[in-house]
Amino acid sequence: MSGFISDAVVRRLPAYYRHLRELEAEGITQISSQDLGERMQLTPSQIRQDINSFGGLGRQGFGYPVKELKDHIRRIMGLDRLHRMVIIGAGRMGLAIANYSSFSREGFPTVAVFDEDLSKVLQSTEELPIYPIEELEARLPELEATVAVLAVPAEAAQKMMDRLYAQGIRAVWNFAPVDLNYPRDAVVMNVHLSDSLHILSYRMNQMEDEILRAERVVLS
Amino acid sequence: MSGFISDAVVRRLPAYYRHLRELEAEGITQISSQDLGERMQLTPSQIRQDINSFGGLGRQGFGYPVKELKDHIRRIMGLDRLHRMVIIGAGRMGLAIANYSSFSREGFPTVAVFDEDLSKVLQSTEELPIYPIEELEARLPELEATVAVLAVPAEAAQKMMDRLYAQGIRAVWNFAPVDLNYPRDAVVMNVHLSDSLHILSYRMNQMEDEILRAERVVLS
DNA sequence: TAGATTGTTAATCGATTAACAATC
DNA sequence: TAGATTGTTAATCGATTAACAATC
Repeated sequence: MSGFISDAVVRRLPAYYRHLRELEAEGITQISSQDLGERMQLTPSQIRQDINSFGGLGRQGFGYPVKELKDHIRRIMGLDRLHRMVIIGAGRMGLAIANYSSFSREGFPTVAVFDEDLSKVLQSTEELPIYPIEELEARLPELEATVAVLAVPAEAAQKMMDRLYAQGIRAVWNFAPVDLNYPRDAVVMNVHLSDSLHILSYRMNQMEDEILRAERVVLS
Repeated sequence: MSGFISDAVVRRLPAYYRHLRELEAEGITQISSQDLGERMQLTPSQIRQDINSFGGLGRQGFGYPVKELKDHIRRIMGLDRLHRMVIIGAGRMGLAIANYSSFSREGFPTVAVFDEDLSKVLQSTEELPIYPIEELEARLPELEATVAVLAVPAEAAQKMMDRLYAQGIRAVWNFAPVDLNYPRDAVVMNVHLSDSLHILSYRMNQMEDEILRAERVVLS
């Protein structure tokens, strides 16, 4: 039961959660490692190893109960709690995150946005207040946020990281294209969009090369 | 020289590129695996193995030439070419990507956006045309796009993937929270934002548990 | 030449896959 | 009971780290 969950498994946890939700929505109440593997493009063996490292929820001869397993993973990921978010940077990306209603619905409401630019501050509304960044330290305590979303330019990111840490924020979702330095008791999750695009670009190239190679084989 | 590049290395390629660009901007022309490792939080050994799998650019006793190495990685990732993008879905996320000028500057210009909602279509401008999704098949040929950005709701994503593939699009940058099915000669890169947030959530939990454990040890 | 640092081979570690006994 | 499918151990594979000879 529930021992150490390896990092490789942790990174797959959200995918398990997503697929189990889909299965539940389809009215499927129970699934084998075989079938789940096909859906998730993983081997049945890996599915069983993974689930065993945190669950022990399977039943021999039957498979896994969809709802129980989903709820279990949900709890493991801490999605049964509320995580109030502040967003730093009211650019397009920051505001897109702030207004993405499903985060809020799933327990990650945005409680405030901060920006340097006062014209952004003027767009402030009741539901989504935008404050000047100078007020960060003054306002954070009453906001009771546990997560900060960093959506500022690369140059400003490290300084903001430091200010957030100094105010007790220990979880940062970083959209700035830099690798941040931070103390060991903080957690940072990077969303490096341009990195992701560059990997896509690399794979496009590889695919083209492979196709060219294959054509050459056919011709010769 | 330049043999097979493992997937683990490919995923690090953009980080190498980013750090080398930073070094170049700082005026550093040459760096050892030791120093680069410190910056990137990798072991010098890994740096040497990685770079050796694609480069062979090092010089014993000196280290690696920053500019050459950066340009080499840039070429490997295909960033010396132009990749015209179409965006499917003119929601906040789709438009944030479309207007993110650095993608355009780095060789990934958005040439058009498609949406189901005609009120979105009315926001069309000269620089960023927004077309009704019905016109996708008719307009794609003249747009000469090689990459499609999927920024539609989960339910619509698979159908759009199929339509894009049918029109010859072979590279998809997927922001919809689903795992898509597609033929082997297509490449799909997922940006599952909620997955990313859920991993952050998991790690926050773990961190709290660890701190509690540490405090208990101190008390006992 | 001496010193530094790479390139590369070998050792280790961790993750995935295979196999099969346990059990529902 | 027979059949199905998990839990778990063992085998394999791949990635990371260590070590050191090659060489700038």
